[in-house]
Amino acid sequence: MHGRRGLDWRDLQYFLAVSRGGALSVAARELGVEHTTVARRIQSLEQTMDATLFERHPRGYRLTRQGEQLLAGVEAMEREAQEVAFGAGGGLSGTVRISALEGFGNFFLAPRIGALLEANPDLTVEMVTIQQIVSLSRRQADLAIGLTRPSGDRFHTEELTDYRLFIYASPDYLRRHGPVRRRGDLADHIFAGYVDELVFSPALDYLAEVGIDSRQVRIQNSSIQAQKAAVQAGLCLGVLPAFVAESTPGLVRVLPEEISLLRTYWLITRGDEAGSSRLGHLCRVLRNETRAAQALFLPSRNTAACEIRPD
Amino acid sequence: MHGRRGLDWRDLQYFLAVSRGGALSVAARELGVEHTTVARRIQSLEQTMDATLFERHPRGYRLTRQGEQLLAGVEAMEREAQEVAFGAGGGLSGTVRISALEGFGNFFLAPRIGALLEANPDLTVEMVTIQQIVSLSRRQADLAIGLTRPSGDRFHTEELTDYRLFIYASPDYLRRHGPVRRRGDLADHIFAGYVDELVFSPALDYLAEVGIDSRQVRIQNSSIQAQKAAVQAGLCLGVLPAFVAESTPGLVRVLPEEISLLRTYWLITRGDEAGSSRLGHLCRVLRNETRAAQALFLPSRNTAACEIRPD
DNA sequence: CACCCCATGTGCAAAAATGCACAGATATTT
DNA sequence: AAATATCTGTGCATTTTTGCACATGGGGTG
Repeated sequence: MHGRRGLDWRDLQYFLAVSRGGALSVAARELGVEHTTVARRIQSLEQTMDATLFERHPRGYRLTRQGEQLLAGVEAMEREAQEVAFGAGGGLSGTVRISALEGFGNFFLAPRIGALLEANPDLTVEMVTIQQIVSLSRRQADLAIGLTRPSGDRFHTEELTDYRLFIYASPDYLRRHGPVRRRGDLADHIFAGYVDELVFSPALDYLAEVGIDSRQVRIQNSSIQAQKAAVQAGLCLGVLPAFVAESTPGLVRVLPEEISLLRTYWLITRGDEAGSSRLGHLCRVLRNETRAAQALFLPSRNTAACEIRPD
Repeated sequence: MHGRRGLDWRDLQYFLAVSRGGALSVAARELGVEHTTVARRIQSLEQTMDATLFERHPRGYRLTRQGEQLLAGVEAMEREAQEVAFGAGGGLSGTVRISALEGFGNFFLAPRIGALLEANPDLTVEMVTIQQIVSLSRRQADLAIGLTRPSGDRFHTEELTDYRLFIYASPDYLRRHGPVRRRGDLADHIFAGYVDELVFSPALDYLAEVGIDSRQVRIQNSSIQAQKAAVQAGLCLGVLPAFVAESTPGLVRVLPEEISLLRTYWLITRGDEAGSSRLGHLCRVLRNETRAAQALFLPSRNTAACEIRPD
């Protein structure tokens, strides 16, 4: 401690400030200390680590290569520290981070967040909308909405809602390429779909399940929104969640009686936090909102002769 | 800083030691300071965070609920700090973390690591063998060996080797259940395979590609080693990489002329580090080792009428 | 060119942190 | 029961850290 043994984390805070400000004096103002203190902490850190972290210039400090490597790690620590600062301190006012797939996040949750925040002024909801569920175990998210049910008992999991997917096209596309009358016609069309290596779950492998040859997937994108846009622009067909495709008017279903996929969103929390008031409340809201929106997720389809479900 | 403003990360180090040791005196011995110092740092931290982190007992300190929450975050910081301590310090002696799938990691790389370490005494190779490739972008690994090629240009990717998979059975199983003579016979057997929700890449979805109904997958495990074990025990059939199944004698191929899958391992590094001496050297070793072991990865199969490759 | 501003770096005084000695409480051992 | 070991907590002396004043150097402006 204090330089006699091991790495002093406080020195890392000084390091971060200098890296950010680019000068001792800037960091000092930021931290509310004397610049001489900053210089000495940096020197102490360099001694402890036996590394030169900054080049000294008359107009400031510049990170060395070693310094840059260190910065990445210290920034990661900072992210943890920021969660820590909120997590243990306040109690009821704080941040809940939701990790959700883009479709659910952007098309369902985002329009409803405003009302939630209004009803709970001390609550901050941070939504991470990505293609892959972030790790609950690393505390990157407090609550995840995923497509698959995690194994083991570390998490509390419940079924949130089923949702349906259809093949969609724009009317313009169908006018130009002719109507699709039977499943066999699909081979004559191009599709939008996920980039292959980003299909991290079989539940997202819609096209293979419908029987679309991967060579037909000429428009590959990691974003469901972009896939929808391509379909809307009349470039191709696409398999889209109904609540996504039908959130704006214009797209028509292709062979809905014959081809329809069913998937499930799961609500996942860490087992030790499901009862906390913030998270518990948010879970209730999510349950209620999805229950109220069942017509969105599960629109009536006439008679699907082929409803494919992964298990 | 020092309690006048914001969270002092050094106090978190003290907190961690007390959480671990369960007493001021234990933490003090661990840190090489006086226990009174430890008490005062904890008190300072509690004041800064306005939280009671420990219950005081005559025989030690016990984490409160708030303290437990804080501990998770601080342990995450510690993990980053440990990487930091190695990353920027040494230079050429250091750790390279490889992330590889279990098959490649355990059956190919592990037996060869010893020789590598002997030839490079200052190099430590840490091998993370999991079911999913850990994140290079989060610096969780320096080098990944994966099944799919990442998109974008953030990483440097090269094809390491192809490898073949066959259906395997134990002779005992075939004696009890009769020989498999044609593809249609496969429907009468049970298989070992991956747990559904852990099939994170279509490249791992062997069974579906071979045409095995998911109801036949009666033995599901996230570990290829366990799947191999089940096949060896005569419980079922399984689709296994040849270099895995044939690393020990005993298993026989089923319909190898007719059914054979081909996959590829990719060598992935961060673009900005491929030239570093440690990593560059390790990449060369990996290339050489896999090239020398082509007979392992790509054993001759007689005449595969159906060789399935994902793209 | 002179002046001003802003940067880093040195040495000493002041403030903060830590070590040390001691006290009290509890649990375990003799 | 008494002795011993181990724990936490208080107050004062010592050590370490930080602030302050000053010096030097570089860049920009009038």
